[in-house]
Amino acid sequence: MGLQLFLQQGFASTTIDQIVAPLGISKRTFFRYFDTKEDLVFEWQKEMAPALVEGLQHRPVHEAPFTAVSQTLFSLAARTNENPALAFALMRLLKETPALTGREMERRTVWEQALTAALIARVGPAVMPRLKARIIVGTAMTAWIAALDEWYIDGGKAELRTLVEKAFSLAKDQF
Amino acid sequence: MGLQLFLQQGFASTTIDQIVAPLGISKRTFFRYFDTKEDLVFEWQKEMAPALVEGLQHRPVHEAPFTAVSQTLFSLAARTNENPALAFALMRLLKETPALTGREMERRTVWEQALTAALIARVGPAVMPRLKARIIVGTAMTAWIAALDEWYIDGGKAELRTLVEKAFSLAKDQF
DNA sequence: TGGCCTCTTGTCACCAAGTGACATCTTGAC
DNA sequence: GTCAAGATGTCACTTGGTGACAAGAGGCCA
Repeated sequence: MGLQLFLQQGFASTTIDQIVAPLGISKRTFFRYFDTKEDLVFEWQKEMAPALVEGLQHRPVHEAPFTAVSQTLFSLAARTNENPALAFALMRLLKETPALTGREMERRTVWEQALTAALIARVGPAVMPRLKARIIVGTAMTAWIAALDEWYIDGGKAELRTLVEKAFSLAKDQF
Repeated sequence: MGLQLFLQQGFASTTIDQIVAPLGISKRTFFRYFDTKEDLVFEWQKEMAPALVEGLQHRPVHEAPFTAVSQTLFSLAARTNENPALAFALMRLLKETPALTGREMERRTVWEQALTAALIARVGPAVMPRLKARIIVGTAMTAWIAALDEWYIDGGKAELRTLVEKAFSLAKDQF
C-alpha cells in the first residue's frame, strides 16, 4: 500500500514510481485508477458518503433533525476508535501536508451534500427547505470536526466518543 | 491580472507562461511570490482573516458570542455586494475548478482559526473553552457559506444580505 | 484448435508546475 | 563612484499527469 510510504517518508517526497514499483504496475496504470496522487489517500473512504445516507435513512422519522444527523455521524466515531493509532497517524499526515488538507475539506462538503439531500428526503422540501437542511448538517459536521480536532491536538489520548458527545451537546444549545 | 485569464479560458488551461508574459516577468519570479498557481486566485483576500479578527474585537464585550461572530461575518456581505458580478464569476471559477475548491475550503479553516482565537481572547479561556469557541465560529461560518451557496445556486439574483440574515437566524435557534 | 473481439496494461513522448544553482542586474548607502 | 544586498533572469532538472498507440489476456463461437 502506498499509504505506508506516505506515513514513512511523507507525501511530497514519495513519488508515483516508488508507489508503483512494488506493486508491479506501470505509472500509466496507476493514473487510470486514480486521477491524482492525493486520491490514493482518500480512496479507502469512498463508501463513507453512501453509508452516512443510509445511516440517516434508518433513523426514526420523528427524531429531531439535528439529533438524527449527529447520531448518524456519531456512528463514525466507533469506526475511528477501532484503530486509533492509524487514525491518528493518518490525521497527522493530513495536517502536515498542504496538498491533502484541501482534499480533506472537499470530502467534508461531499458528506455534507449527501447528508443534506438525505435530510430533505426524510420529510420533504416543504418541511425542510434546503437552506435549513444545510445549516443543520453543517452545524453537526462542525461539531464532529471540532471534536476530532481536539482529539488530535490532545495527542489522540482522550476518549473520542466523549469529546464528540460534548461537541454535539454544545452545538445543540450553547448559544 | 492573471485572474482575468482564469475567468476567460479556465484555470487549468491557463499556463504560468501565459500569466507571466504580459507582465514582463519570468516564471521563476512568479514562483518567488506565489507558492502555487492556485495562490494567485486567493491572493486578493490575504488580509481578510486579520480584518475579521479586528472586526470581532470591536464588537461589544457583553454581546452574545454567536451574535458577535455572525455580525462580523455579516460585514463581509457588504463587500461581496459591492461587485456582485465579479463575486459570482469568481465563485463559478471556484466551483468548476477542482484544484481550487480545496483551497477555498482551506481558506475557510484559516478564517475559523482566526475567529476562534479572537473569540476566546474576548472573554478568556475559562469562560470560553476552545471546543465551544470552535463550534460557535464553525456554526456561524456554516450559515455564512450556506447562504452564499444558495445565492450562487440561485444565479446571484437574490439579495445576499437577506439570505445571510435568514441563515444566521436559522443557525441560532432552529433546532 | 484457431480466429476474433474486447478490455486491460505497458511504452513512449510530451506538457506544465515547481525547484535549486548560479549569474546578472538594481538600488541604495556611504 | 563603489560596493554590498536584494531582486530578477537563465538554465537544467524532477515529477505529476495525459494522449496515442502497441501489446497482451482472456472469453466466445465455430
